[in-house]
Amino acid sequence: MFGKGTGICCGSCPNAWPNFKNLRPDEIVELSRNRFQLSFKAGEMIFKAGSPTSNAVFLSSGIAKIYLEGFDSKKIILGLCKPGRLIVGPGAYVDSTHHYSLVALNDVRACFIDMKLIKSYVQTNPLFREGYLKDISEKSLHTFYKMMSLVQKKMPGRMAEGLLSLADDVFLSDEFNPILSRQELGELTGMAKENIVRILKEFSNEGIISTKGSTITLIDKE
Amino acid sequence: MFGKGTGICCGSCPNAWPNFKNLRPDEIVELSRNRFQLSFKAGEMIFKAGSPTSNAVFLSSGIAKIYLEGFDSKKIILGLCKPGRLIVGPGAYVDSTHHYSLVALNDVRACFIDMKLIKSYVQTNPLFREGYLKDISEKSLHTFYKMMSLVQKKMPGRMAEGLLSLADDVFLSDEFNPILSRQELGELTGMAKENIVRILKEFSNEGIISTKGSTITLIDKE
DNA sequence: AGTTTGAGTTGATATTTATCACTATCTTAG
DNA sequence: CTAAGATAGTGATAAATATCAACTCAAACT
Repeated sequence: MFGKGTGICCGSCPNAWPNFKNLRPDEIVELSRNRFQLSFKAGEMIFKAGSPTSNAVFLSSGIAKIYLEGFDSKKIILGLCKPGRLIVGPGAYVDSTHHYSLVALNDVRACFIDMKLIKSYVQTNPLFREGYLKDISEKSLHTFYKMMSLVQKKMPGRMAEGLLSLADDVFLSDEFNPILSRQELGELTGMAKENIVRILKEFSNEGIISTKGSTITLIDKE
Repeated sequence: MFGKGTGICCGSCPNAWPNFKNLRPDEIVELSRNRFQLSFKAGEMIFKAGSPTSNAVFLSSGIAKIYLEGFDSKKIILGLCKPGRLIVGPGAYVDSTHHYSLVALNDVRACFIDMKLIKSYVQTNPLFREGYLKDISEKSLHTFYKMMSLVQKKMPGRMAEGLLSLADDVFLSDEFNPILSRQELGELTGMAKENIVRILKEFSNEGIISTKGSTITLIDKE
């Protein structure tokens, strides 16, 4: 399923990027007309590191993971994306190339928006520009924090942080099914999958969490 | 030594940020008039994480280190700053607060430029805006790369990378005195100072580097 | 139904890295 | 010039973490 944006207008999309509110009505219409909508199945790549940033991506439904391709094909998951966030990497203003990859975790519907359009609004619309600058700055700060966590905390601390961010930032519930495999949880928290298993069991024994099938419930959020 | 910028105009400063070339003559004059110049001795803090980003900082001479204040007062040195680069953190567009600290490594002369001025040029001058966006985007990419290195490489790899970046990006010579102490080299490469000593000795035994006093010479850059 | 595949799990082991305790060397203020 | 405090260096040890080799189980496939 794909096609030019004929259905809902970006202005009335319930999951639109908040910063789109700063666009003028005519800009919203232009945006809606010049977008492509695509569907992805779980596991499909939405874009790959190294590919050109001709489009900004915007999820209208589903969840995807953003990850860096590391050295010997090891990955670092920077975070999960939900609808409501515009996905443009810093490469857009450097070498017009993506520096991370985006992969659907479940079934995803995504809008592709011509990057030229976004850049032109950054140029011409002061409020949109402020919102854009704030957005990329927040992502930078998030990267700083992530780096500190990965470098300075030990495995239990990183695991706890990962679980808390899944609960508080992604699933908005203390009981959730982390669509991520153990392998992927490892890529998120910087450790081997075997250690994920061990620490999860330890947390469970200590009564910090409980696991039922694949769902995890946070009991004591320290 | 300090005072309003009466001497050299930013437009003729040999170490000016390249993006200042995109300012109009009247903007350059305004910039030059509204800056403060300060001197710092080696070891002095130029600004501290948590302090307000009321000013952008610009080094006119000397070298400084930028570092994140980590969890139990451990630090991560993001990089060294030479003249020619504008120092503004991502906090400027989020919470108007610095998220890293800047400390002089040797004697430093720094210009403080009112952040309101920079932001107004970002608003009104398209070329300057492009340059600014490109600059912060490059810094983001650098952080990505740094994170991958710190998380995925082992100590010898991180050490080698640290030495190469000092040679190629900072001192522009394969023979240099890294103003950094062993402790600081550890903060740069994410390891304990004792391991810096050991790995440096190992590299030296293997003929990869040679050390004479405090200067390091890279022999085999792999 | 039988087979393959891959994720989840477990224990044993090897590697990497931090920490500690100590000595040596250098720097600097008095 | 010298004592005091920092920085550099060394070896031993402990802690953290990765790797390896099984094994289980359920889903997917033929």
